[in-house]
Amino acid sequence: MVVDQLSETELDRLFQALADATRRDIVRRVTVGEYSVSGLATLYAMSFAAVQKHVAVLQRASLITKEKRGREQIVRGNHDGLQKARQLLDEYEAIWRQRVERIADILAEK
Amino acid sequence: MVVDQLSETELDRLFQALADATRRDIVRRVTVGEYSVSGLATLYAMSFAAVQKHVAVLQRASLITKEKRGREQIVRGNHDGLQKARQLLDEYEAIWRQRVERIADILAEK
DNA sequence: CTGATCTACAACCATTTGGTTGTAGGATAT
DNA sequence: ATATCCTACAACCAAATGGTTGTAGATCAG
Repeated sequence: MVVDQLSETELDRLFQALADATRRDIVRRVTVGEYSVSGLATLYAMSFAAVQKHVAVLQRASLITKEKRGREQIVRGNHDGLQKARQLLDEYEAIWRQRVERIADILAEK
Repeated sequence: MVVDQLSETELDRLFQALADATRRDIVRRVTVGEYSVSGLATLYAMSFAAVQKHVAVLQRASLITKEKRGREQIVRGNHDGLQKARQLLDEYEAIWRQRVERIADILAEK
């Protein structure tokens, strides 16, 4: 079952987005609750613009979505993005398991 | 169950390492079979040194291991690294699921 | 209307990344 | 012994990354 393939570029963006502690923290937080961009910005020891950039990176990677509400932008977690990253790693692991089993089989044939 | 936590820096390296198509391909290949560094180098349209760097990045991220055999370095997949990346994403997903269930509960209470 | 708040975006800077070529050393084959 | 193969590593370069400050447009409160 090949599930909804992501292009290599999309995978690049996905993993790149997850490769930063601040961004992983944002993902964690907006998965649990709702935050505006400025709400997030208060949490980290960096400028508003820097946080804004991190949010943009996460959005390009489809890990979060933004929705305008009044003068605020509400940031929410996007389940699909996460799931797809996990699925790829699952596939790698499945291949690994197959290999381990194949070796076990070969040993069993002795 | 919190399983064998990775530091933020280690997670940075892990996801950073996976954020490149060539490196993901190397992970896939060495998970299935065995390759020397030069064996890998023949597969890609780039210099030997470039592939060597990619392998180094994967090694720093604990996604592969190298073992000297004669004049060659044999590259092998490292299951642990993969598994840890997947576990983190699993945790994110678990949090997400809890949130969805909580919302469902709230709606059910109406 | 005015002032404060939230956001977007440009310009800039230092560091990292992903590639290159070149040099050198250890292992193998003839 | 010598030539070849595999690897390590340094130096270099262009582009991307992660941060900054500054400016400007919407929206909200008084």
